[in-house]
Amino acid sequence: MPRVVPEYKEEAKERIVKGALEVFAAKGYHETTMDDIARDIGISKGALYLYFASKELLFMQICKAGQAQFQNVLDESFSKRDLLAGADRFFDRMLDENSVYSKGLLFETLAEASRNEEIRKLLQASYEEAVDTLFGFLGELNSKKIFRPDVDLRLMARGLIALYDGFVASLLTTSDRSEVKKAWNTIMKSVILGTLAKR
Amino acid sequence: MPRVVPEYKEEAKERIVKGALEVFAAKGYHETTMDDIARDIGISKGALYLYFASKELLFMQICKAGQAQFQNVLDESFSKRDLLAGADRFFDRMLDENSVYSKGLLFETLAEASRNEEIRKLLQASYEEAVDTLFGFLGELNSKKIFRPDVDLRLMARGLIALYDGFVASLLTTSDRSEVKKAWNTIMKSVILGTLAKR
Amino acid sequence: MPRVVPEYKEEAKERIVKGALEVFAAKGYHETTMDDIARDIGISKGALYLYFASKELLFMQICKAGQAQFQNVLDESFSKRDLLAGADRFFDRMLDENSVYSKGLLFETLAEASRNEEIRKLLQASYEEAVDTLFGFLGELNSKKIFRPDVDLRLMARGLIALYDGFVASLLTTSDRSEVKKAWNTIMKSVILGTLAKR
Amino acid sequence: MPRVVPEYKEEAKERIVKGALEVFAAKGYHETTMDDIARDIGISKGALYLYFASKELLFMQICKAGQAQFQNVLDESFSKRDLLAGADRFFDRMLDENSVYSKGLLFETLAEASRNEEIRKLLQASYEEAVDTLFGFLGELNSKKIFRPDVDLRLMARGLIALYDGFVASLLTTSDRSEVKKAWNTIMKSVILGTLAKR
DNA sequence: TATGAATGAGCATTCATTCAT
DNA sequence: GATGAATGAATGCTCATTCAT
Repeated sequence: MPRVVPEYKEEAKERIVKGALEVFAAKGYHETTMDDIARDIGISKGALYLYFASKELLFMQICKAGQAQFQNVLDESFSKRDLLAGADRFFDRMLDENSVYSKGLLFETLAEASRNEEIRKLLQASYEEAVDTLFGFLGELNSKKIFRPDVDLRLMARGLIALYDGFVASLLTTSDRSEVKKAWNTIMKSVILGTLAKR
Repeated sequence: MPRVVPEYKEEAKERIVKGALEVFAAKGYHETTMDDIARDIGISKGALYLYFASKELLFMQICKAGQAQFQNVLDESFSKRDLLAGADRFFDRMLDENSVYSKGLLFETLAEASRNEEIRKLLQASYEEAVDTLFGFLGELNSKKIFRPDVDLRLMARGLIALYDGFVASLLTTSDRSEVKKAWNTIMKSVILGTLAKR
Repeated sequence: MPRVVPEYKEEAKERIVKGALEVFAAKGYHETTMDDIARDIGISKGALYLYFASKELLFMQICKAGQAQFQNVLDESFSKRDLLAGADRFFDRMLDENSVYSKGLLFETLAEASRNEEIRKLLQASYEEAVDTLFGFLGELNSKKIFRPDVDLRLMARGLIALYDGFVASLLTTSDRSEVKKAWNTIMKSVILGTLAKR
Repeated sequence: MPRVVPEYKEEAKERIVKGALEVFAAKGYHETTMDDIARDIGISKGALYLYFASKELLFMQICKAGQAQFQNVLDESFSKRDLLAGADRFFDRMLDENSVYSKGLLFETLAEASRNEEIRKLLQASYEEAVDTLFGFLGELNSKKIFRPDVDLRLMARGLIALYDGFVASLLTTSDRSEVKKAWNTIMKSVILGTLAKR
């Protein structure tokens, strides 16, 4: 009978993922050493490798966690809301709660993804899921045919996700978050208006 | 009288920037070594340092060149065209001509920017310039008051840039560029429609 | 009254030595980790250290066991046989039964011995014992003065052992064991013939 | 035009091989670090990797050099001499001149060979060459049919090499080299006598 | 100017050993 | 006795940068 139940191991992993996220976010993937992470968490370097076989795998876990949270926030934000309200809520929750996005790890992730098959696949899967989710919301809203019939709602979903990612990028060049938020709401409103069927 | 005129030095620098861009684009910033670059260009590693004091500085020059080209393409694409046609043209030209964007260096750049003051400032300046340019175009188009009066055209400009960046990101997760292009045109159309004043 | 009698401890040690031998033989001394051994035997790493204070000491025990077996096989093979028949039997039994020799651990052992005083002493003692044993056999055979009187039978014994070790080495470079065996018998025959007194 | 001619690089490599041999011989393959070698030679660790891509490759070069020298000594020792004189000379020259054999690297080499394909192949090739060489010498000597007709001279050649290797091993357990030499000559004499056709 | 050999700090990873339970 | 999580020193290898020529 093992003294340490599997739950403990999961707990330990989570703690490491959380700590590593902080360090990666603060210094960037390549500038972060396993020593940095271990020191920051307060464990030995060896312990790190007890839970994650490599730096790359540790980073992947972080990506996974971030993507899972992304899906979660997406779901909760748009569910039972109109598009504009959902978008507004989504924007804030992502920046407040999603560590990968809020801590500037998004670009590290995307940059890694462009060289790393595994991470790219992870993002691809997550992206497709998000498109499906948004497409579902748009479809629900469209049960009363409120959108122009010539609009491909799936492409629309893709566009909305792109829009969000682009705004996250703009946070890098625009220190004033409220300004970015205003732009986000402005263009969301236009998009929605422009997609509605004419009355 | 100097044996080597400044023009020569500039020429050499340009050649290096061009060559380095290829290598960075192919392997990513961190995976590219100064050796790789020197070998690819066909000069000695020492010569590299004759023109660029560090790998970081060399990368910055590449960013600068990419941003300059970005402004150029932006200008030429939207000039004397309606918004939709301009956007369509912009999308293709960027992906075909702008090496930083087309070769997956955008995220390397953004990731670096989030840790590197210099690069961030460069992107910020470039971003503001792009906003100004697009705002100018929108203003021209609006000389006949075609847009809803409550729309802040500067925020609109920001939104369009974000939209573009987001679509570049989506190229990572969507291998079919034509699909991305369609989504880009779809949402651009909605945005424009939704921004026009009601007739 | 101790719960665990010494016999038990010895038994456990033996089991570990046996298991560790397999692993060392399969992967080599340096490539084998204490984890490997523990996993293979099915005990915890901590338990390993309960019986052997270090990897080195564990390896020494294996050497000891191997040497004991060597003496045993040597004894049984030549006893009550003529030299040629004894040599033939010795060759096969060693390769079939003696794990240190048969599993390629001999060179690990010799290499270690050249840096490690303890192991070297162990091999030296074993070597001297083997020389004595063989010398004894030669002496018995020589009770009827069958050997040339100018031959130093002790040197002869040394030579036979060297011959055997050399043939084990040649197994590394000659995959066909039967070929090696033939060479062994060929040269043994010559040695014996050449050592016999002229009729 | 390169400032440094290829000869220089070869020279540097040789110096490193020579230095590394000393250290490997003194500490053993696994106990020797690249740092040790660099420090001993008086160059930087980086320089080491300028000439040898890995520790393994460096060790292989040493093996190669040792094997080449082995062939050389074998050739020169037996050439134009009778077997006994050749064997006598061979024994001394090997121990005096051949660094791999004389410095106790033989077992490191054999131990590595049992796990490392490349090294094993190297030894195999060298072994076959040595067998051919010795077989050639025996054939020459046999031009006057001095050997028993039933003796396979190729197996004989194998046996002599095994004999030598075995005596090198015995140096580990017998500190008195002259004793080993006497045993070597004793058994060589018997082998030869026993191989000669009866007069 | 140009070269490329040399440097050495830095880093991911391993593993023998310890020790709290 | 037994466990296995934790430790941390050790090591092979890389690469941006320097500098003698």
